[in-house]
Amino acid sequence: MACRLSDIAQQVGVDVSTVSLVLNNKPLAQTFKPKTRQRIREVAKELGYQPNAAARALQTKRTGNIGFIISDTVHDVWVNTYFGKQLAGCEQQCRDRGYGLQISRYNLQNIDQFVFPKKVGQRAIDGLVLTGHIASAVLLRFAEFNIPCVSVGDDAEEHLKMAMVSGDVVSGLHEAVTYLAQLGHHRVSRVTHSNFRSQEVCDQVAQQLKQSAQTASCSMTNIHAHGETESQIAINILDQLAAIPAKDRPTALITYDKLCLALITEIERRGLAYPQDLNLISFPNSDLCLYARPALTAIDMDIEQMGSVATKLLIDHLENGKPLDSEQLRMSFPMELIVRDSCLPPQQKQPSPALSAVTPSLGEHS
Amino acid sequence: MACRLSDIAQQVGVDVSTVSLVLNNKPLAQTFKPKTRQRIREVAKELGYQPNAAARALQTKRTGNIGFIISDTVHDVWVNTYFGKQLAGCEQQCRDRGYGLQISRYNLQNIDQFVFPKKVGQRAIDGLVLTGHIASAVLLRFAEFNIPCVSVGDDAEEHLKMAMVSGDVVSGLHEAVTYLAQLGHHRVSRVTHSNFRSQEVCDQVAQQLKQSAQTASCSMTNIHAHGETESQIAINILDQLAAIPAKDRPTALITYDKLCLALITEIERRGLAYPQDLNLISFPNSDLCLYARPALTAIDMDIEQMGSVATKLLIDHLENGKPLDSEQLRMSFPMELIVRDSCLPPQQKQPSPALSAVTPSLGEHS
DNA sequence: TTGTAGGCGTTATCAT
DNA sequence: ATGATAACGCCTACAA
Repeated sequence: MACRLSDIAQQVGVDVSTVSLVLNNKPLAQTFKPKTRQRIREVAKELGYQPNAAARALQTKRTGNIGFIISDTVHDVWVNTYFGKQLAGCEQQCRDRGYGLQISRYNLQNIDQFVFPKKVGQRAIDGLVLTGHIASAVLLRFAEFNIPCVSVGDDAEEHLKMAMVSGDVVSGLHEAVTYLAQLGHHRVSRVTHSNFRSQEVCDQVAQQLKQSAQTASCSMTNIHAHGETESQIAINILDQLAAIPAKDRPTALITYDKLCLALITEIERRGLAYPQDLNLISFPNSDLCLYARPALTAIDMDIEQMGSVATKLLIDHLENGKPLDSEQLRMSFPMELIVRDSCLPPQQKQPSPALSAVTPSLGEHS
Repeated sequence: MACRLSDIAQQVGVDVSTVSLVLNNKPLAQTFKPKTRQRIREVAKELGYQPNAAARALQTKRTGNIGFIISDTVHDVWVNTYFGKQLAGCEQQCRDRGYGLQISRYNLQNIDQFVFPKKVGQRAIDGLVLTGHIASAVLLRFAEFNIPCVSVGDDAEEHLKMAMVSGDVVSGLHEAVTYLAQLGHHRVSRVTHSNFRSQEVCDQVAQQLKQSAQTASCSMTNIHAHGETESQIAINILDQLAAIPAKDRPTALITYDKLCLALITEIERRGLAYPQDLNLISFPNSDLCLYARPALTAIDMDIEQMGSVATKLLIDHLENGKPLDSEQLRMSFPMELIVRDSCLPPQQKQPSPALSAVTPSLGEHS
């Protein structure tokens, strides 16, 4: 089974170099006798020849591997369906193009001596798809290795001169807030789990809202939530909301699918009602939105496609030298609001006083 | 940045081989002058030396990569949290041990010319963690490559002489069925999505039930469900149930988390009540179980741990030659029933006639 | 139309 | 206590 170029050469009765040329479809091979070429191919297939990746990589300085890596600030990475979809798109693209895919996390808890995916330094990887939070310090390290990078999502510490494939978050949120405004909401909040772009995005949305006259009366703010599990985060959020005077309290929340579900559970556990007491919009959309009752209105985007496109960009660069960072390359994918039933006009008479009249119950959320 | 062994050798003023010996902590290096060793290490660190993976692999016939691969009979692999947890465990173990992790799917739709993960044939991988459905024909192909394999889960076509790390499904199900029997249920079904072991498992559980006298009155059967999405599968299942005469109809279902949620949604859409009209147990447990109301009773197992242990087994074999297939190595992880609120004593008087009295509504499940 | 030779960066087996 | 030297399997000028 261990079959080398030389095995084929020997069997056909030619030199290794001949076989190499032919099997790699080099222009030079065109000058060979068609018969030789065919014979070589035959024997190669017969013997089940597969080039030895290491030997080839050593020579060509190309491994045919790309890496998908993610900061371990993201909890539950490989179980998180958001990144799972990105990964799915990436893996598909890799497979289509004949690339191997290495996955890893990197530790940026303490950036100084952060654990770097080994294989990157060892040149076992041709290019990198980055996702999650993108810290500049880390990128710098990657740059030292001179390894092409593309990021999925634009959750970067600062504006970076690198290729990014992301959803048009601002438009997506704007659409959602506009929708809520039309329903009569005046205060909506977004629950964020990132420290990087959240405030900036919020400001941009606010600015866009100002420009669209009909919705000038609705504001968007950020809520920073804490907790290990979604259930805990939900408790924390509702506690935070309860602490806000009713007249200033957001009447609708935008956050991710699982947290929406956890919020609903917690809302009802407190004797409140969803969606009457708190409207929810899931961002991004997912199939879980259908399992809330009433089903969650959501901001939809094609995450898998984003992963795929980012990977395509990377491989295109690798193979055809298409520039990756020359003109701050960014691809923004459109988002679409999918209206389901999680939003109602706010209750004008009694602005959900219930929220505050709650025993602050923590912990026991079996 | 591109720093080789020879660069260090030159700078220190010794030979490459010396450097190699020292940096790899070979016993032979003990004979070197401590001063030389230290100097070499210093310069190596200074220059940021990282061994070239390809060159090393070419020489040692070890790539330091392991592969995690899964049949593409599994829909939505990388988004599926079940496999995500396995992957998480695997990735953690790989990282701890300094291994790279390649992921891929393989196509076994038509086994004859199935698409084989390229990198495996190219010897870019030292060992394989297999998961999903494990078809014998595929294993045979892997065997040709003489590559060590371990599987997570035991969903294999036949009993294979290979290392398998799986949950003790039979005991888990047995515990669940026993619990249901104690509540007064007589017929419980398991919704399966595999064609391999499902019937066998069912039979084994039945046998175990017979042996435990107090539950002899409860039976377990399989339901094979069809559909693309969970919503469709849920519809299909409820249709199947409705077609069964009430007296023979199962009163409790065991299936995976998302399908449970979809079933609840569909049950209520049909004007029925959960859990009154149909009890549910999630297998395996997941955080989604908490978002059903009432929360789903579930069969819990440490899936991440299974992925981790499988990978450990593999790496141990790779490094210490611990046998992998000698005596049909299997590790069975215990399962535990986590009782929440999705099961009630069945309604004796009116054996849910409602289920049949339903307009067979298909399709429109927005 | 094909063969020869050198090198990719390591490791391993000899010598010295 | 260290240095040469030969692989590992493949690619690519250049020579024939």
